[in-house]
Amino acid sequence: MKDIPKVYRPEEYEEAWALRWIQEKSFSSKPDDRPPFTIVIPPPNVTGVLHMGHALNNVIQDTIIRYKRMTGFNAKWIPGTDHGGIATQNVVEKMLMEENKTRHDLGREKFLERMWSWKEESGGSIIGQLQRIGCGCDWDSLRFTMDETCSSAVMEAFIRLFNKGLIYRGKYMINWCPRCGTALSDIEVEHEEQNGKLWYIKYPLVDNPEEYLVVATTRPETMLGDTAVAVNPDDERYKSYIGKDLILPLTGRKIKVIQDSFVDPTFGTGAVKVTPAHDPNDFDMGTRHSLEIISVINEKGLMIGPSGDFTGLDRYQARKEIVKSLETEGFLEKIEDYEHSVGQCYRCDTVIEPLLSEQWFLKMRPLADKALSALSEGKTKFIPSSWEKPYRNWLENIHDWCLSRQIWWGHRIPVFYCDSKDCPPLASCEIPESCPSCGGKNFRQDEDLLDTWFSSALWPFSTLGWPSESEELNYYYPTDVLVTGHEILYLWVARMVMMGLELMGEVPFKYVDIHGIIRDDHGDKMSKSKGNVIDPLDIIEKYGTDALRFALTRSAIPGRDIQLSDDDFVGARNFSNKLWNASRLILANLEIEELRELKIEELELSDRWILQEADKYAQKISQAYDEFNSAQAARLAYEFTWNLFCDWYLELAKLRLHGNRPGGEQTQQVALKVLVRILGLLHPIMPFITSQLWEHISSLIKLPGESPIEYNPFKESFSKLSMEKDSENMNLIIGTVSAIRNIRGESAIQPSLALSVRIGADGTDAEVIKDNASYIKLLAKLDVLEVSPELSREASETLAVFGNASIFVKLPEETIKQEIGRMQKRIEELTGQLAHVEKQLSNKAFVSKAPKEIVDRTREKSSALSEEINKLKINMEELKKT
RNA sequence: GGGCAAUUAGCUCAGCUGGCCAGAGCGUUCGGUUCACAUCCGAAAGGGCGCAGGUUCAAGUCCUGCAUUGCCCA
Repeated sequence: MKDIPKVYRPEEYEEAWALRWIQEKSFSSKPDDRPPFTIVIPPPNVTGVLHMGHALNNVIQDTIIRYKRMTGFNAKWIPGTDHGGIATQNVVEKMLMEENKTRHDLGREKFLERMWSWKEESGGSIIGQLQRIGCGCDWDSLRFTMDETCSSAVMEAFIRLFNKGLIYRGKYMINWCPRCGTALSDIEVEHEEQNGKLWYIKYPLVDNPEEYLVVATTRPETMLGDTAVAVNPDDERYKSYIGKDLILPLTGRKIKVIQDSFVDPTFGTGAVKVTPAHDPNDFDMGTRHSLEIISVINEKGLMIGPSGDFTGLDRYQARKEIVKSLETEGFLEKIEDYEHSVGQCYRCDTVIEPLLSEQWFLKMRPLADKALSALSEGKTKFIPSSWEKPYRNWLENIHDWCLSRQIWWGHRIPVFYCDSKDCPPLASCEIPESCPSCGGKNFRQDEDLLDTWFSSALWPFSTLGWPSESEELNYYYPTDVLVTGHEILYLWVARMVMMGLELMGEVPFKYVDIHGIIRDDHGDKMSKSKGNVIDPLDIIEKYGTDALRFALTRSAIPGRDIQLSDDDFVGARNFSNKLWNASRLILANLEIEELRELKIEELELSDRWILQEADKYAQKISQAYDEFNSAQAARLAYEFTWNLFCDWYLELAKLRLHGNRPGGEQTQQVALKVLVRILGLLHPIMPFITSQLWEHISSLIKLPGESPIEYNPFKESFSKLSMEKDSENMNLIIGTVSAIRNIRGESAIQPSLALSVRIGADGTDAEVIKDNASYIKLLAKLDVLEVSPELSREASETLAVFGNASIFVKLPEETIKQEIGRMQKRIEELTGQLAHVEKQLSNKAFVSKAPKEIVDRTREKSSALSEEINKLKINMEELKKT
């Protein structure tokens, strides 16, 4: 295999693999007798372009799904996209704007045609990007929230909920986005602290216009719609004013002073203006006190009718004008700086206008209660569990969901109104034939659309064909795990749970795996406006997809946000290269023709050691994957591959791997078996390089499976080889080598200079060292290695100690004196340790209360330390004399 | 105002159910051109785990309070 390049070039292999997986339908899944393992993708917006957050989210899912597929599950990962309601409509509206048109110029039908053709042309490019990063989705099951399957689920769900009386229509205070021109639900409003002002306005008394109450407000423009001033009933300052009439400045309208315990006496002056038409709290107060509701702002954010001279002005323009008028007419007392939270549209950041509007709502209390029971019964589990509490809290304090949106792109509300006004509306997929109340034949459908999240809430079963009862639905539902970021816990996850319970009678997934948010290397959230985004496609180009995947996976510690910098990808790229080159080394020397059973008696210490370590790591990695902790799996696999397999095993294997040396075949067997195991362990995280190497190897030798996907590295075990002492013995070798290397490094001995070493050791230590002298000679670069029980230092030697072994290293004259310093340093270090251990042992409580095992270990440590210090001291003194 | 999380080497972070005078990667310093890899190899320096109490024979690890930061909710 001399033709394997010495540097791994991911760009030469990755796209071909991605294509091959799709063409060969490697990830398609049909029900069979294996246990299913199902994931539904959090559907990205059709308008979406892959960003680091998507990459993270999907790499985590892909790792899980590949792991499950490898370990015997019928793994199905259902992909798809979301129509993205407002967001998507915004995109096309922006294009229209460039033609100086609005959607209303086109009309609903033409606009939708335009939407669809745009979607067909440019939508869904993210799917190709997911394929490019290697996602093992079942591409035959690709869904779109507005396709026929998903749409019929939306209709069915609405109708069932409607007929059950859970969906109702009414005029309430809702959040209105004047830019998007639609209502929003509570959780689509983002609150942000902003530096604003507090205007103090004088409201004169009708009885005595010389006297006035001062109210403070952050929104003076709404004063035109005031219908009361409220004070706290316990506020002594205002008791005498309750029930009196005030003159509303600029309008001359009379309004009453009312008392309401909602009023916070510490806010402003303790007297607040009440504008039931433009503030949710004021609306509630208005209801309690039967106040008149006067709307002064419309859906476009413009001042209307009752605003007198200000009619037609934009709400912010009006604010300026009104303040100016108040000032000139002497009603403005003062202006203060004031920081307060402002609601903004989560799609376009426009400041939300609370408006009174007729909308459709879903009663959430009964649905939330089901979700709460499911949570208590442990049917949905959060990973990490710390998310359970906020989730529970949200469900406990849930508000009804405003379902309707005044947009055109999405699912139209399937409600029909009979021409005869008194008949109740009907919910139906099709236009009803006749009205059950009056027999009328003429209907008109509700103009509004459903919130995009309504269709998303059905995703775990709409994708499986619900409401049709199918084998697939039965087999795959409920799904196993949902992987998502916490920013859509309420918007999406909670709603899926509620809908799943309501419509399927079962929770939609058993686990919710919540990962962190990607941040830049300063800890800031990545955003286009900040210009700090790292584009995953750039990373792929620079370092390869596996590097991207590995870096993301390694950083995805459960429950923590992820700070990424270029260095993370460099490290991961280097790891790919390391794996590639380890394979090169093995393949370059490969002469065996098949993998066969190992014969224990032919194995050397290092063989037995690495095989056992491979088992230990496979076990730990498997456990990490099972706990959805692929970060841990990645770290363990890295450690095993680099620090054990490459740094020690392969270095030692070089003794035998080359040519026809004795034991060569056995070494090749072991090295290859372990390499294949590594490929399997890493495959869920790094599918490209592992597949490519697997294929290289397969061309030379028969492997257990066509590709790593078919190989279960967690099932296989080398443990029958297990020999108790191997690990201990190998540690002796590693410790001895490290001790000698330490001397070389500290004394700046030329690495090319072979040293002469004598080791004082007896019993099994001596045997192990003798038996494996070649290891030590190779790795510590020695030309002479002697072992005998009784040794004392010779003039040109220095001493290191490992366990019971005294390691005498012969050094050149000019460096030997520096050894006094090195030994002194070591003695100080050990003395510190000894003091600590002695302190423990002199504590009677420790000796009597700590477990025997711990106490014994501490005693052993104490004597080992004293011994080592002793040896070093003696030798250091002697060294000083020379 | 309520809730949650974080606070460990210069940086980014591991450290599960308490037994470690604390680990990794990057960075730094020193030394390396023989046939896997300089996207590499070897060595070293560098924290006593935010602060204050407490529980315990023993605490980054459990408890309480405080501080700082971030997120969520109101």
